[in-house]
Amino acid sequence: MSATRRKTSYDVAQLAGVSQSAVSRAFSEDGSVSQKMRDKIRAAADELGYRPNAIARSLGKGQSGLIGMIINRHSQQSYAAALTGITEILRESGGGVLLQVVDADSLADEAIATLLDYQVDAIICSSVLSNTAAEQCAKSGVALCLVNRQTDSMLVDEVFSDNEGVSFAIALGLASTGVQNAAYIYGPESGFVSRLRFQGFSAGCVQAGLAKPSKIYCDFTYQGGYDAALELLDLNPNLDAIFAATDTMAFGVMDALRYSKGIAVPDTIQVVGFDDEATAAYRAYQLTSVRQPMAVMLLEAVDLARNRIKNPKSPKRRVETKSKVIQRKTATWTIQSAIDSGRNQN
Amino acid sequence: MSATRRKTSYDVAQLAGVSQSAVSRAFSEDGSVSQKMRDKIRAAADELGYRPNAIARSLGKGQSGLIGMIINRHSQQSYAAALTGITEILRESGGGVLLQVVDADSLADEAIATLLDYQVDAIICSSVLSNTAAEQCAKSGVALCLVNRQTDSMLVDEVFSDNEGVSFAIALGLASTGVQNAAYIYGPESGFVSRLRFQGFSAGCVQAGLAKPSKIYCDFTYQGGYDAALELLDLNPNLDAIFAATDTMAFGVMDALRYSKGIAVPDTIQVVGFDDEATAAYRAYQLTSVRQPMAVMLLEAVDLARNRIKNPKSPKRRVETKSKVIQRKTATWTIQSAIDSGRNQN
DNA sequence: CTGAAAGCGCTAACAC
DNA sequence: GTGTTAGCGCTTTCAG
Repeated sequence: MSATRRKTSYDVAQLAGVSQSAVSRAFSEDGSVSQKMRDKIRAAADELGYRPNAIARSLGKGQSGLIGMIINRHSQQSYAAALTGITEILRESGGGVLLQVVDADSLADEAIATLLDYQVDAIICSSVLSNTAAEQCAKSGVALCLVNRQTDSMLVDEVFSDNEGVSFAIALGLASTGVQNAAYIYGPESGFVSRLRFQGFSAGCVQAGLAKPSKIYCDFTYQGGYDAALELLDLNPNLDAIFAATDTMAFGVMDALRYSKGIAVPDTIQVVGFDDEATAAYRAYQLTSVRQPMAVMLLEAVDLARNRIKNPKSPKRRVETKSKVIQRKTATWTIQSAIDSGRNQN
Repeated sequence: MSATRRKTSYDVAQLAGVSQSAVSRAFSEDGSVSQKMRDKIRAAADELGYRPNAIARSLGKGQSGLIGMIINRHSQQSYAAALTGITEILRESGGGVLLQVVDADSLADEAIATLLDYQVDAIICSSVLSNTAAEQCAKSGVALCLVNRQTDSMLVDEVFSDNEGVSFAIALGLASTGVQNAAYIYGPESGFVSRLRFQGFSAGCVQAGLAKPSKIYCDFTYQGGYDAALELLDLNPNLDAIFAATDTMAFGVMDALRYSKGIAVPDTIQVVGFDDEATAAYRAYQLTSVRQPMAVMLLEAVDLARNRIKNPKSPKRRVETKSKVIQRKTATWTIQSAIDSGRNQN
């Protein structure tokens, strides 16, 4: 079992007694080869354990079959599940995903460069990108698709979930239960989606005749949420609802309320999160939260990217997916009123 | 900003008035080029926005700089954090991570094939692998390193955490508090690490003079843990400790105990988990759990792989890392006794 | 130290 | 259909 030289199409050709290009054809979907020849070649290939070298193919075709993905460290968890689907799909078409997890948005540019070096066909990015990075992609003819991120460039597609819409609906839902003093906790990802969610939430509050919600910033952690809740309480003792930009922070909020202050959730203060992490369903939290259709979003992104590869100058597309609020036990409006609120918004 | 043809080393050569091979040298660490020439070339390259094509380089060198990673869907969460570090390191050396997330171990072989097609230099795998897949790697001269997985092959390295050791220590710790009837809940990953952990736990119980722990299988979920706990309770009403192969299941166990049965944790039944998920630290759980040094393990894996690339026939290496039990509130032995137990084991 | 030339393994015209 | 030939963009001898 020593590491022998990898078999090439020449080896197969020789064994099968055909030309090398015949081998190439036998391994491409639409190569014009007779069935007989194809069989003969495949047989020879199997005997040798030959598989086409994807790198060499890439060089010749100018397409690598690779898709680059840039994920922000903080949102990684939400993407984890969806990653299964995406690698599977790409695997079926013989491609792969080149992953870059970035710690901070500032590193995204560097990540892009590496991806570009490997001639990825497209980049799916859930991190903020500099304009130069976006331009670089365009110049290199690489399709770029942002996920829950925005850009001015007319040549990059975007897929969003309706961050503002659900947040709006949540405000209405909360208001329908008599909430008067709502607060919002800012969160992760350089605040980009946080801002969207706040805007929606804020607009919803106003629409419902409430004051604009107070807001507070914190880092992206459980502890951050915990501390933020305490601070919020100091600022406004009449608080009766907290919407956190992220489940992780919402858990912190709940625990600060329940364990540190002895405040009942949702009786005294209602809590809503975002992301629908697994933990949200656990009996100890049962957090009402928002579920974005991550798998759908990512698949949509792959789709947009592929279309753009085929047709590079097609106009910018932006697809918005519907999120769902998962009603559990930390907020008390009825599903019906939530649905209604959603309708109002559209 | 139309997608112009990508600049090549020839373009740079022409601009700088030198040969193409000079450009190549200017971009390789140890190319023999005068400083003056290097500067001139780099300047020209910058002007053109040139970056070497990693795919072409791979083809020429026979090394892609790519590392393939295969992660089992169920263990993905534990790897998520460590992925940041790994992509970063590889990025620095100009390489990348080709990721494959597999749903079931049975898909790992297919994943390997795809990875091999792209000529990855090494594969880091946290999924069970067939022998043929392992042989395929060896035959292709691709370094293979398993993480928390085992194989007979003498040519693949392994990095483990001391699954058995900590589990043994946990048994002793539990026993030191007077536990009499311990149970174990099997878990994820085709049971491979589950088995290791059970063996260690079981041995620890015996060593402490207890009966062998009862065990029960369940799927890998919160609900699975929940149901398993209930069943265990039926089987043995005197149960006083449950060790779950995974935190996720342990959360289910705790909630079944507390909310469904009104049983106090840890007063009546102690619970210990494995993985130290973020949720374990939350106030509502405060689960005593085991933290494996994932980042270290993965880095170690990269290191092993790189060494094997340099020296393909070096003897099999197996590195075992130390896990740490994180004492929180669901088990009552003291840290000191845990440390002592650990010592006994070594 | 620098340039010329020969591949790396494959795809894609181009002839037959 | 099938074989021949010319690249894809780089690295690496090999001369000079």
